[in-house]
Amino acid sequence: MTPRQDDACRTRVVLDIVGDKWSLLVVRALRDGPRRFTELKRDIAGISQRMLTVTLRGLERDGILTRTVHNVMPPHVCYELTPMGRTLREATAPLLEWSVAHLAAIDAARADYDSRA
Amino acid sequence: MTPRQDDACRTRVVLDIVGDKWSLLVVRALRDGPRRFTELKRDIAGISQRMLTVTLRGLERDGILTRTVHNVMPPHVCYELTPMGRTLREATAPLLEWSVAHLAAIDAARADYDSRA
DNA sequence: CAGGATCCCAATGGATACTG
DNA sequence: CAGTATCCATTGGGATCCTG
Repeated sequence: MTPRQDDACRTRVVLDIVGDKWSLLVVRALRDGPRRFTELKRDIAGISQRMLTVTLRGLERDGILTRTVHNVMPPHVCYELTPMGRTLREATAPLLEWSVAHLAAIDAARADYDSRA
Repeated sequence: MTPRQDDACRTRVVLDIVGDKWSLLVVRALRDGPRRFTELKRDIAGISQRMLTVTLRGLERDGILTRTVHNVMPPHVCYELTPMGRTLREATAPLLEWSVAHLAAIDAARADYDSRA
């Protein structure tokens, strides 16, 4: 009785969260607890200042993480997964493990495919 | 001893596969066995002919699915997950389940966030 | 330190028309 | 049926400069 079509539509919404270049890496970077802006920027290779900000805002809006500002000089801002964010992290863990496990096979498949053409 | 930074870098490659608008939905649409082009187009709401073709080619190149052409008139092309594709499907299943389970919470979080602004 | 603002280019992806 | 080809609007995202 589960309407597959509807599930696919609803899945769309979450793929719009997760299916971007950086969100999953940000969620992953927060897996061991709160992190500061600069720490995240350092931990996530290749992310620009702008995209880190944009991604963090989006995840905050979606209730995946919280942003806590401490009013001191210099500024101190902490990002931390919400309970829902932690469940997302758990749901994505298999995918990230899969990626590490199959990277070599994917490279081989690509080389094989490209050599045929 | 696991180098976290390296894992993140390698994860990048798979997010380039999975972190797009359609790939996960295509993989999902093939979960119950082979499907034809038109069937996929019908099952995946909102996908255009072009994006279905592009996505299928990419997944074929990555070794996630196979494309089988039967030389008959009219043409008959079947797409099917490879063994690796099936493991990907399994790895992404928790994420898709998460999406369905948390959609309402996400909507609420967004409404809440937007109302503050 | 943690961004905001702006500029700009490249890639994404939709619509449409055509075809073996 | 299962695409290919083309055009085009939108968006993603990097670089740079500025600030409380």
